[in-house]
Parts: sequence; C-alpha cells; structure tokens
Amino acid sequence: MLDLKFIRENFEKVQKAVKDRHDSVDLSKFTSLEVERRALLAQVEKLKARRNSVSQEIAQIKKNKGNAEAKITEMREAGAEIKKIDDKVRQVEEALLQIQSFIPNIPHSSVPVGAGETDNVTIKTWGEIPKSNFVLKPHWEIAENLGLIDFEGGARVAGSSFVTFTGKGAKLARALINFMLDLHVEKHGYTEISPPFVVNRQTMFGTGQLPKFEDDAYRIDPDDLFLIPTAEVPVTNLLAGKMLSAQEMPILYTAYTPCFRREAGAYGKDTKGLMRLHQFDKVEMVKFVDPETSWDEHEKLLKDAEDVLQALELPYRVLNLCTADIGFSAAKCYDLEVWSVGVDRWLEVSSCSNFEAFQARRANIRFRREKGAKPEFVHTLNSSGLALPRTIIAILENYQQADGSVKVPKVLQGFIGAEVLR
RNA sequence: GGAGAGGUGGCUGAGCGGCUGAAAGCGGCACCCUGCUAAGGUGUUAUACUGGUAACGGUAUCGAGGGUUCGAAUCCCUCCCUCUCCGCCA
Repeated sequence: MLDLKFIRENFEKVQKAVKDRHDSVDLSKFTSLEVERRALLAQVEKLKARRNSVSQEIAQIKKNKGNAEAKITEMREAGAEIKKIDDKVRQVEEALLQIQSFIPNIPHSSVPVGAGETDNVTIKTWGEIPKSNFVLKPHWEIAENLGLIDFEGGARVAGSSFVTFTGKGAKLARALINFMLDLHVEKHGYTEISPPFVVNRQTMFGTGQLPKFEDDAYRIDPDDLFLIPTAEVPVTNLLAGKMLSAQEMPILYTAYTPCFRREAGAYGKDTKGLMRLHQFDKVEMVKFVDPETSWDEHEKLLKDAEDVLQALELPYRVLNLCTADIGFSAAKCYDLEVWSVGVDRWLEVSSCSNFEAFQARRANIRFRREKGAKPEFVHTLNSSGLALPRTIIAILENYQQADGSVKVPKVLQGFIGAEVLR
C-alpha cells in the first residue's frame, strides 16, 4: 500500500503508475474524499478539544461542590454532534482505504514500460539446451511411464489440476525441497522457517493478496482462514507489527510450503501435466532489509535463485518484467524461466520481487536506524527458490534418455540415492 | 469443547470514572562528576493523524470492536490472543 500523504502529494505519479500497469483502479474520487476527510477531522477535533477542556471544568466544579448542570447539558449535545461527525469520518476513511488498498505499487525506474508479456526484457540467458538424437517426450509421458506421478489419483481425491506424486516421483520432490533449503541455509545464509499453511484475513492483506485477489485464494469458510498461495504470505507477516533494530537486518528467511491457488480465470490453460496446479510445492526466500540496501539485496536475491538452476544444470533465462506484468505489490520483478525440451518452451519457475515499503506499510513492519530515531518501514523482498512442478518438468524432460529413463542431476543424487530414475 | 486467570510504553510492572500519555524500576540518549574502571548525579526518552513556513498547537491510541457517561486504561457487551486445569486427539 502506498502512503496516503504520498498519494496526495504525488497524485500524477500514482496516476501514471496505474496507467503504465494497465490497472483499472478508479482514482477519480480520491482527491475529493481526501479533502473531505481533513475538513471533517478539523471540525470534529475542535469539538473534541472543547469537550475535553469543559470536562475538566466540570470536574473542578464538582470538586468544589458547584452546579455543573448547564455545562453537562451543553456537552451532551456536543457529544451527539461528535458522534455524528465521527461516523461521517469513518465512512469517508473507509471509502478512502478501499481505493488506497487497490492502488498498485509504483514501478521502479528500471522497469520497462510495456503492455504485455512481449514487452518483458530478457536480460540474461544461461546454459545449453540439451540436444538429442531421439524423439523427446513431454514430462507427463515420462512420469507416467516411470510411475512417478498419479494424475488420475489426484483428480479422484480432490479434482482436476491436483496431482499425486508416487514412489520415486515423491522422493524427487522431497529431494528438491531438501536440496534447495540446504542450499539457501548453508550457502546463502538464510534461516529456515516452517510456517502455518493457513492464515487469517489480516495476514492476506499484509502481503497484498487481499482485498483485490480474494477470488484466487482457497478460503476456509467457518473460520475465515485462507490456504496460503505462497510461503511469502505467512513468512513476511511473521514480523507484522514488529519494531526491528538496524543491527538485526537484513533478516533472511527461507521456507518450504505447499501453495494453494484457485487459478480462477485460468481454466483451460496449461491443463496438461504439471504446468499449472491448484496445489504445488515451493521453496521461498524472504528478505527484510534497510531501504537503502534493498536494490542491492534484490540483485543478490536473484543470484540466490539462479544458483538453484545452475546447480541443477538447467538452462534458463532472466526477464525484467514490464510495467504491465509485474505483480500488484512489486516495484520490480525478475522472472526466472527454465527451458524445457519436451514441451518446448520457457517455464516460469521463480519471481524475484522488491516490494519496497508496500507490504511493510500494510503489515506494519518497521525499524529504527538508530536508538531514538524515527521508525521507518523496512523493505521486503521475496523470490521463489524455486517452484517445484516446473522444475520437475525441466528435470524429467531435459534429463530424459533414449531408453525412457531419466538421469538424476548430480546435486540431487545424494538426496535420492540413485543416479538414474528408471 | 468445559472451567479459570490474564492481555498497559523497548522491557518489567502500578493504576478509587476526572489531577493518567499513563507511577516506579530496568534499558536507551545527553550532560555533569570521577586520574582509569566501577559507582554516582541531573535531565531526557511512544506512535499516528492533523493545523502551522516555523516556533508550537489539536486529536486519537493501555489486545480489537461496540456501549454507558459531560468525561473510560478504569464500568458493561462481543470478539481475538496467551497461560493453567479438565476432556478429546496426531
């Protein structure tokens, strides 16, 4: 969320950001509501000041056994008036918050302005696309042949786009989780977190999923809780409401969680295999940093995610997403896309974002630069490191062999206890 | 799920409906004292919004939201969370 004062004082900048993002939030009422809010505040606070001082007088009069009836009657009327204006203020502020919480973050100056995914800029390509002298299969065929995934079983117990990993397939998933967590903890200095997979409404608001994207989330009705769409949500909000000190930053967390997404509006898209699922596993990295360092930290974060793909020896590219494609809460976002030979396309396996103070303001995560200094909002960042299903697609397809077996990437062999899946 | 206790500032912890934005202590900061260290003294030490060029004001905030009252940290209601005991359970 952007700061109310910032929006007021930089209204054109905000309008431009909304336009560049092709976002539809309606800002037309913002200014008049803002003006009205301050006029009402001035009015009601004056009345309250008078009430406070007269109440003091009443206390004095009573102490001296005097008669305060006239003043009490006057204040009774003032009280009614205050209540009326307070109600009005509440309404105006609600309307204002409604607009405010739908305004996306301002894109960083290094974000290309664009209208869609074709305007994303490829800034790096890494690795060799494997060549083969046999006919390459898509991952769903490989997985079925080797008994790694039960697609029908998942559909039977939950519905379409839910899958079940079986045998070596389940072990491959677990190996990837362990490998990634170990890498981030031991090589990159993150602290491992295992958070709740279910969160409350306030938490979903904190990272920007609500109110705008409620339809995308699975909601547990009787308790009004949500299945997490990404570990970003519980892990970032772990520090909600906290006052941090400058010395303890940057704080680096990594977490494995399943992720649940309704994918409303995406029906019929990528329905085959593991491309798009309602539930998938992901290892996530989250950073809480000093605003002065957040852009450096963003580049480092990208590197930490790239390390996973490099260790797995999977070819990938890095995109600097354009204004139309970056997420609602992000100021800038890199996507990592792995190349997979079976489906013959780039697959997004990671989004690496800097949210600046946008989430910290919603979740109220602050720090003091030094003792006695004014509190400031931290900057939050996160990156997948990585999402499992598409990583598994790339492993199965890129490492497949003519006999139908799949070589195990070197770094995973110890975790799986095999060099080849057959 | 049942019974009880409790949620106050960075922390600990007081708080008869008005003099409490909140005692006291700890911690922090500044200054003083001291040959160094240790100790001591004095002062200072919340956040947000709002008015003002500023100086400096105003309002709100004691888990959250309502209510009673001229006036609520203090009384009433609802909810949330923590702890203890019981029940149930991986």
